[in-house]
Formats: sequence, C-alpha cells, structure tokens
Amino acid sequence: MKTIRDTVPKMSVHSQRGQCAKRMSILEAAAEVFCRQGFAGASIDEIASTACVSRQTVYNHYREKDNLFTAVVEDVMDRANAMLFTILSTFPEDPDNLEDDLAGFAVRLSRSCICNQDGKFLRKLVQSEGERYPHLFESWRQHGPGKIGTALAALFSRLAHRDLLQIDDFDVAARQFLALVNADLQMSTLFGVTPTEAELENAARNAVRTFMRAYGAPATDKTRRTPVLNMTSS
Amino acid sequence: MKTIRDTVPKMSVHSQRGQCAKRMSILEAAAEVFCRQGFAGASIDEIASTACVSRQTVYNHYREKDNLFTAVVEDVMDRANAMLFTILSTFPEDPDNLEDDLAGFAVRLSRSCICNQDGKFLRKLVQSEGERYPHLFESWRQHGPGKIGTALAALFSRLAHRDLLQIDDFDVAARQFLALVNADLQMSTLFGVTPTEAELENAARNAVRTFMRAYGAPATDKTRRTPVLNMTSS
DNA sequence: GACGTTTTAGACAATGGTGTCTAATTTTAC
DNA sequence: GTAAAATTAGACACCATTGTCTAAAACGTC
Repeated sequence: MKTIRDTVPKMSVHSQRGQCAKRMSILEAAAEVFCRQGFAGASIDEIASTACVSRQTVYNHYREKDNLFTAVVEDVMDRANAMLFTILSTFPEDPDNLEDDLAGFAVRLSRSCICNQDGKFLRKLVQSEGERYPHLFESWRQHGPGKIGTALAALFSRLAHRDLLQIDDFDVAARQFLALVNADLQMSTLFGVTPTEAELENAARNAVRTFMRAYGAPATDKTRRTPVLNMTSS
Repeated sequence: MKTIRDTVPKMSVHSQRGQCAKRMSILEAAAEVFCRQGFAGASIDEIASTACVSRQTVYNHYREKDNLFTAVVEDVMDRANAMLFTILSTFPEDPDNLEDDLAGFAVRLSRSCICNQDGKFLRKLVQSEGERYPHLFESWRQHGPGKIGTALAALFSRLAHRDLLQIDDFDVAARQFLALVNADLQMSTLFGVTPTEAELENAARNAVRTFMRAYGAPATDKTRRTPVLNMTSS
C-alpha cells in the first residue's frame, strides 16, 4: 500500500497529525457511503462532503475510487480482526457456569463482531461487491470474520477435551453455534437495524440453550439440565 | 402499474405471445444483471443485450429503470412465494422416520428456496438496496422468504402437539431450524456459489441432527440422547 | 399483398460522475 | 514571520448512462 509518505519525503513529522485525521475522516465517511450506496452508487462528492473535506483532498490521499475502496475494506477488516481477537480472548475457557458464560460470550461476540457497524459493512460489501472483487472473499475468509468459525472450533475442542461439551465435529459445532446466535438477529441485521442489548441477550440465551441441549455433557453433576420451559429474559 | 395494454387497445390477441416472451426475457435478464451489478451498477444497455433485445424495447415495456426494477422484484418474489408453498406442502406432517424426513425436507427447502437463483437474488437485493427501497423489507417479510419462519413455526407446532417434538417456543425453534440448515451453507451462499447436492444433504443432516438433539421427544426409543427431565410443575 | 403493430438501430440532449488542473487560501513547522 | 506543505473551490475535459425521438425494418393478421 502506498502512503502519503512515499510522495512527500521532506514533510515534517508533526504535520502528519492533521493529515492523519483527514485520512481517517475520509476512511470513515467512505465506509459509511460505500455501505449505504454500494461501490457504484457511491460518489466521491458525497464521500468528501460527508467527511467535511474537499473532493480534491480525497484524490490527493487516494488516487482513485478503486484505491479508496480497497483502503476502506482493508481498514475495516483490520479493525474487525483486532476486535475479534479481543472478544475471542474472553471465551470462557474455565467456565463457572458454562451455559451462562457461553451466553455472555455470545452477547459480546454478536454485539462487537457481528451486529456492529464494521460487521454490517463487511457482510454487505462481501455480498454485493464480492463477485466483482473476488479478493474480498479471500480477505474475508483469512483476515475477516470468516476466521470466527475455525477459531471457535479450536476453543470448543478444548472444552470438549475437558468433558464440558460432547462434540463430534468441532467445525460443525462452531458453525452451528454462530448460526444459532444469529438466528434471532438475522432479520435485524438484514434490515440494517442495530439490535438492542435486550434483544442480544435474548438471542444469545435462546441460542446457547439449544446449543447446550445438543452438545452439553450429559452426566456431570454441575451441568445438570435445568428444564426451563419459559424464557422470560430478565 | 401501467401495462402495454393501456396504450394499445386495438392489438390483436396472438401478437401478445411474442410480446410476452420479450417481457419475460427482459425480466429474466434484468434480474441477472441487477443481482450481479446492483441497481446503480446495472445499465439498461447491458440488460437489453443480455435479453437479446434492443434498448428501446426495454423502454417500451417498462418506462424507466426504477419501474423495471420494481417489476423484477415483484416477479421474483411471486415465483419464490409459489415455490415456497410448494416446498412447505412437502413438510413431513405424518413422518415415518422424523429425522430422515426432516432432513429431506431441509434439503428441498435449501435447494429450492434458499440456495437457488431467486433466493440469492432476493437476499442480495434486500441487503444491498433495502435501505433505499424500504418497501423491499415489507415485501420480503410478507410476500417473500420472510414468511418461511412463521410458516415453519406452525408446522412444528403440529408435530409438537402430537408429541413428536418438544418445543417451548415455536417461532424460536423455526428460526433456529432455518439457521442450522444455513449454518454449513452460509459460506457458499455468501460467495454466490451454488452448493452441490451432496453439500446440501450433508448440511441438512448436520442441522437436523442438532435440531433433534435439542427438540426431539425424549420418550421414544430411537431418540436415545438428551434425557429431558420433565418439569414436575402443576 | 396490405395494414397495423412491434421491434430495431442510431442519433440525440441532458445529466451526473470521474479524475485533472490551477490559483488562492489555510495550516504547520521552525 | 516565513517557507513549505496541505487544503480548498472552481473550472474543466471526458465518459457512461438515462431517456427520447425518428425512420426503417420485421412481424402477424387479414
């Protein structure tokens, strides 16, 4: 990637601050407009005015529209990736109450990796522009949310190894866990509406309950199933 | 909606055939191009040449691009709706082997309503153009695949009523069933690749197995796992 | 073959977007 | 303050697209 440094060698260090702020402002605005309008429907003028920046500044930083788009995707992917690692580090490896802890984890995951602005952007962009920018698929799989599945599979395998879960295929279980968490949120996320905290918790509870029924270890005393017939979340 | 009939009252009956064929050809081509390029990225020229029709003919049948888009969405929704009813009518209401029958149903559902061309079109279009055409959301929910959830809930409730399933919340169970069926196919569908029959069957089997572990009736001999302790309330 | 209708190719204006250029202005470093 | 760098507004050429118009051609029916 080419940064502004390559073309402006004599620049002093401190002027980076204003430049950097403008760069980020442009990236943020471009993400917003690309997400709402798609690549073809987004105009540089709208991106510039959204970023409170002149059109020429956009062209100064990113030579052309394609280049800007690539930079935006890269930026959002990096951020989403960092957030994903943060959330994965909160996985209940040594759970007190597995069902509750998994539900909490599911809430954090959906809130910060799936339902947030970046998650929505990546899903929408991969779906709408993926066919014309096939590298989006690879990026999504390797640097983006596509990694969640395999990472979760590894974490589940550890729980299974300690007999806290009974799983035959970790990859399938991980995908199903994600699918269940999304089951109640798909409508909202498809419609672009950010779910409330209560909806997140309810969805996570429903998902984890079903997941534990399918994969919970049957015999141990502390994971005795509580036959709840009503959900009545908080 | 204004059709060509309104402006050409004296037309003979048989010439409708060619016209009708052209109309359908245009609709089909427009669906393909809109799906691939999005609304803004699709050009009438490309639609016309894809349909093997002159541009003027497109304008003759559908006055403007917006109108054509609306007609395409309507057409695909209607077709998807009809297909959905067909598939729903094959739901195993009186199952021989519930798990196998549900898996077969899941294969048919994903093949003919979710992973097919129309399903892909609707998902992609609702996601990418939904914000600018909010009526798409309502159509999707009322006339499109959004109905699958509630329809499935009703069907599951019948099975539960006959003690073939043990479900507390039918809507949740239906959404989870759909989510599980999609769990293994999300990657393919997101990438625009049509899954093979073997992938469909494998996905359906994984989904139904987990679903049955979570919601299968406990008493029958074949569903050995998940010893549900029934509540002693009352 | 004659007639009305539909389709077609091509030209056309209008519009809006991209990307470039310039000259004036502002910011920043020292 | 000064000089270098960045930003800005505006004009500009260029191109793609939309939607209209027209005259010729193809089609279907009688």
